[in-house]
Amino acid sequence: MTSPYHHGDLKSTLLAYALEQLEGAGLDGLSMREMAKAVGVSHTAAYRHFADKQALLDAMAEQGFEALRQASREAVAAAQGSPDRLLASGLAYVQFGRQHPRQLAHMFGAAARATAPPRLRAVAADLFNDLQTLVAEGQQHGSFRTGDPRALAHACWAMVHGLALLQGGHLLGLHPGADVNSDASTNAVAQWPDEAATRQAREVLGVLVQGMVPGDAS
Amino acid sequence: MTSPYHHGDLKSTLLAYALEQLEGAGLDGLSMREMAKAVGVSHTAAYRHFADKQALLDAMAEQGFEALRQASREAVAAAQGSPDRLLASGLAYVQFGRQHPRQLAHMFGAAARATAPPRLRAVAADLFNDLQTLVAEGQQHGSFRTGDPRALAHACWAMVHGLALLQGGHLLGLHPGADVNSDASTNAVAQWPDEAATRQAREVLGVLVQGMVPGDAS
DNA sequence: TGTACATCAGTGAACGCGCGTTCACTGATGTAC
DNA sequence: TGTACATCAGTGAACGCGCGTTCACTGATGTAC
Repeated sequence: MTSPYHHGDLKSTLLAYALEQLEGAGLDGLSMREMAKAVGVSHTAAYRHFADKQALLDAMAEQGFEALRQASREAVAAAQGSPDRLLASGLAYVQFGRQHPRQLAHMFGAAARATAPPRLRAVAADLFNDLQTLVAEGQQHGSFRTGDPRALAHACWAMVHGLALLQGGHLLGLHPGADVNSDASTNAVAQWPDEAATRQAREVLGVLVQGMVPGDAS
Repeated sequence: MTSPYHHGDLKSTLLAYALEQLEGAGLDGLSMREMAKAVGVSHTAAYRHFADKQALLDAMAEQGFEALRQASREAVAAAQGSPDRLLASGLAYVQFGRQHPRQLAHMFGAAARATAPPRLRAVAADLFNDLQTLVAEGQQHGSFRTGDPRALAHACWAMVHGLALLQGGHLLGLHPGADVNSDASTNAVAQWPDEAATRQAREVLGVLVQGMVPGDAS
């Protein structure tokens, strides 16, 4: 199907492989040479599609933001009513973090670089804008308290982002009762059923929603 | 003062330099050889104190958790009353993230590794335990709603952690109005005065506190 | 107080490796006439 | 439909580098008698 010389889709093949490897081997495990070999191409072919390694890394982050945004949008489309839509968006975000923990970390690491390309900043901003829109709509329906929607959206983002990273890093299984010196598998819950993780996420996001709700006018 | 041969304090000197460089050059900028040279010692001397590079990296993370914990504890000690103590702890955490963004990311990256040493998991757990204690005390004083203190503490941790990372990455300056294609300095607020950042953090954490408060028994 | 010796914290040469990137090239594709 | 040519996406040799780690060593320190 693919011609032996012209690959035809090398750029996206490389990106897909890189994102897969990112979860497996970590960022440090990614090298231009290894990736090219794995994809069956000479180790300089990637330079036809990416100026340098950093460009590939940035493209990975960009694609991550787009995937995360789309997952959130789909979850929102399937829900109705303001708090539920926000909740659905948040749960999708957190699930993304569970499924792609290193990618999520890389996305924000890349976006935080001082020299991050504008496109990367733009897709990060898009993600936040969706969230802010959700918040503003909820305010208009009286589901959320009034005030600068940006500030409320910051709170949503922070909560959901922190939860995604902590769950993705299996760090919410740590608790006082856990014997830290015993077998490691008892400290961090390495292989939680997705259902239990979602339940935990709902609990946490419930606190957020209560913080957003109009409240008793103090 | 230091003898020319026996350094006397090489271990902590290396750690201090590594943590400093982490913020400057990033994780990838750290090499055993460069660090040794910078500290004025042969490039194999570090192996007297750390089994390998990973051990040094883990020690950095461990020290980060201890510093973050101490900063939180000091802030708590200076505050009184349950919501204020929680708020003070959170603000200290977020400020740590602003001042040491890469270190914070590294700490959690290291703690999330499947092969993270027990000590590292333990100091991460200590950090969370402090938080959970704060929550439980607040519940006893009736400042926070009842229920499993762990779940509430998870929410606190997630919110505060997410906010710390987002602020540390200068990502909360992105908003719809920002022209993403214009000069980069207008997109992310690179050099915010600490006062403005703290104000933003207070706003966000206010949402958290309202979510923790007993509420009107729905 | 002086000497012998074990221990400890450094040194520097050496090993072997994989990396990112460049360059001149070649094979395949598409387009103009 | 056929041919000439520009463009594009690959190849593979080569450059130069810095890295983590090992090893046999040496200088300094501390302790026992």
